[in-house]
Amino acid sequence: MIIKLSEKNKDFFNQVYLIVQEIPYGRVTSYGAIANYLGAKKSSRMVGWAMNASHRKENIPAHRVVNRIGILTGKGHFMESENDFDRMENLLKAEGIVIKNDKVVDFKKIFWDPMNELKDF
DNA sequence: AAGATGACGATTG
DNA sequence: CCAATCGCCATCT
Repeated sequence: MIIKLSEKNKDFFNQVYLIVQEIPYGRVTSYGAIANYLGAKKSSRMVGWAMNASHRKENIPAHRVVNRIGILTGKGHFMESENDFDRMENLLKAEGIVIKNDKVVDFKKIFWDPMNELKDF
């Protein structure tokens, strides 16, 4: 499937990418937190869309972005074959993050909020 | 052009 | 937490 991007959204997408690239190793953030930081509080869905469009790019640690409770809602987009369903989970585990039932354990503790950590970015 | 979709989120029960 | 529901908005069909 070809993903079409309007000029307007390239900016938004690029901003999302910049933030995602700033997520430290072993930490995670949420779609909403990113949207919020960009002043698009109500457009968290678009952050997810941005990930979908960027997921094939390298250097974008999209696996460190989960939903507001720490659930790996995007796992389905990481599989490259039938039995690759745990790819996202494995990527996170490789960073020392514990996953259980598709959810990040201690999500609150490793949550990285751009609003606080990236104030002067 | 109109309606459905979704890597979301907040609220309510 | 679960389930239902509503708001959201670019993209897809």
